[in-house]
Amino acid sequence: MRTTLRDVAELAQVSPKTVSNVVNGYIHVRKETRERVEQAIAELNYRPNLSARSLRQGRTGVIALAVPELDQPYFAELARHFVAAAAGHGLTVLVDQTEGARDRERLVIGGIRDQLIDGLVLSPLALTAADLDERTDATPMVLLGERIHHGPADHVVIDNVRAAREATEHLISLGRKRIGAIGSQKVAAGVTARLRLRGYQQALKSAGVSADKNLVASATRFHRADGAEAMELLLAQKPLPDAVFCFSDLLALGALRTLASHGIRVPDDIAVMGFDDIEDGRFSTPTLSTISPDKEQLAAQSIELLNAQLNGSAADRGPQEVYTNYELIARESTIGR
Amino acid sequence: MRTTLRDVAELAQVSPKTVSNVVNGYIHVRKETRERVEQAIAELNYRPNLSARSLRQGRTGVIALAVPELDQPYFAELARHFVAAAAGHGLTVLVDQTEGARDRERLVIGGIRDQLIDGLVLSPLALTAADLDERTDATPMVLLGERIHHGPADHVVIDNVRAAREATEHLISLGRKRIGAIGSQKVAAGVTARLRLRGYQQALKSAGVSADKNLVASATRFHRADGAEAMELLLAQKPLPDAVFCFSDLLALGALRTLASHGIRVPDDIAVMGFDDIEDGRFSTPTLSTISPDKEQLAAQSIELLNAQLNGSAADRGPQEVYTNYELIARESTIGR
DNA sequence: ATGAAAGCGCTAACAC
DNA sequence: GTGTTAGCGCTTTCAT
Repeated sequence: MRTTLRDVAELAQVSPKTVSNVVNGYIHVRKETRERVEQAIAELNYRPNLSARSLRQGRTGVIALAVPELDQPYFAELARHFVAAAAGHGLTVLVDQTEGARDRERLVIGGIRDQLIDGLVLSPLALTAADLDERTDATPMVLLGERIHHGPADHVVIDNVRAAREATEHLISLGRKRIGAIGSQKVAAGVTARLRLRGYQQALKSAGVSADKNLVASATRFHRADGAEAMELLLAQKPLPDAVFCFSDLLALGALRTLASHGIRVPDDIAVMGFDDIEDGRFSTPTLSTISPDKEQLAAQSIELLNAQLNGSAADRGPQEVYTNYELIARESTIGR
Repeated sequence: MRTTLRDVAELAQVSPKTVSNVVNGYIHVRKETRERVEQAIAELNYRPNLSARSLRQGRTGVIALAVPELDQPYFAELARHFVAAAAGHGLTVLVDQTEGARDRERLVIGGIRDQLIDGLVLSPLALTAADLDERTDATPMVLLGERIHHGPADHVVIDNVRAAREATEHLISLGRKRIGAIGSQKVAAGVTARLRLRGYQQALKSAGVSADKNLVASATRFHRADGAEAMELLLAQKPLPDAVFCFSDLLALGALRTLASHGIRVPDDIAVMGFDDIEDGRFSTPTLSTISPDKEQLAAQSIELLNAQLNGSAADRGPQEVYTNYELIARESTIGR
């Protein structure tokens, strides 16, 4: 048998309530009593039963972070900041992987872990507005990335259109004239891709740079392999592009790989721009220019929003939309060295 | 108020027990009754309270995975396999980050999350044998990586000495004569580093290749930046090494970066070998030769061991030590293309 | 096949 | 400053 609060109380010759007070750091306990209780706790190696506490308090102190794939560096880095930020609020993070599959994302918002978690942060990939409207579960939730619909859900977003425009303008400012893009997605789920594409197109248009549809390559996912493939396609175009904006760093790293295989020099022949600022890009050859979202801020903002909902201070506040900062970081893949 | 099992029972005109039976898939429920209950559940949007269930059953269905840093690709990839493997056993994974700090690792094995988790898988970096001996917490635990001591803890390991020897032999087989190493660690915690160093030394010795102590560079951590720095040091040696075995892929990727900065060709001038087979290495320029542990198997084995402990089938079995498979993968950084 | 009663370990509310 | 009582929502045991 595990030792319970009752056992401690008996050994310390006090009531269970007093033990509870000590465990929870309640102020008004006589020093003498406290010490006696603490000694009993140590002696019995007592640990509070968190299930019982949760049952009583109605909160578990656990929040879920649901991402498509934990081993995509962007999400791994995000998860790292989340776990740290949550710890700062006395919360523990439980991780779900959705694989970017709509049914798994629906399960997550539907409350599959309900009653185990106090709140949920989800980075959706395939979820639709209808899925959100159908949601009946009342667990506090914060969505990462693009606002999918205008229902009552808090969002933490980055201004993808503007960031993509700036990325493209950076390439234009280097004198590039045939600028390709990698990462467009036709599927309904590709909200982020569409916004980044829009930013890219806006930049070309306002700079008067011609937009060649053949220079826009799609990518099923945002992985290295997709970037490598897409780059192969762009290399089949004549004349060749002299710059490429990739909608994620992984895509860009894949593209760099293809360029290296073909002996094409970066940035001399083709400049490459990424998005996400994952650590890989800081050590690739060449190092990767990118848009760097403030991931720490993103995690902190999400936890803040969640906490507001948990504390009820979100009551008549309406759904929030919070923007995360980002900056453009120019490295070798665009400006050389 | 959240709807409870009792509410469902009332609506369906049955006892709480019957609802519980339905929820838990108990066989002997009349079809008619079951349907009535299921309808009530749907109508009230009922979700069982997992805290209450856990309290009653004494199990939570949650296991913790504690790794140094979630954003190190090796651990991220591991975490991915863990979450997937655990889901296959109906378990949810909660992630802790230790930062490789001894006090945090001690907290983890000391039961900081005790009573919230049924079991724990820890990848220790700084933990000592004494820390393990002092452990009083009885939560089932599996340790990843080197066996730290001979106390009663299950381990899942890979044969680091042998793997490192094979890695070095691979370089020797390519005719390399001045073979360096990056990643040695003097600190007590560097068990893994010491074993890989031993394998490296064994290989040199049995092949009759001279071992130059100046060609062994240490690394505080196993990150890209450490690898980049260490490579700088090796490049100060005369004559230059013609191959380097890095104790992790991240170290190797950092080393590649330094070599690229110096215009040194890989593998022509210097061949580079890594360890871990993280995805980055499959897309770096050049692609990275490495030792590839079977991470999926590793995750599966860990969950197996944990499950055995959870089910008590581990009772009089003694501490287990399970070896995970690995293979050597030769890519461009050693054999060119 | 279903129900009644008890209790898992804790803390909120209140009494003293 | 400390004790008493009650009950969170569920499952287990035993009865029918």
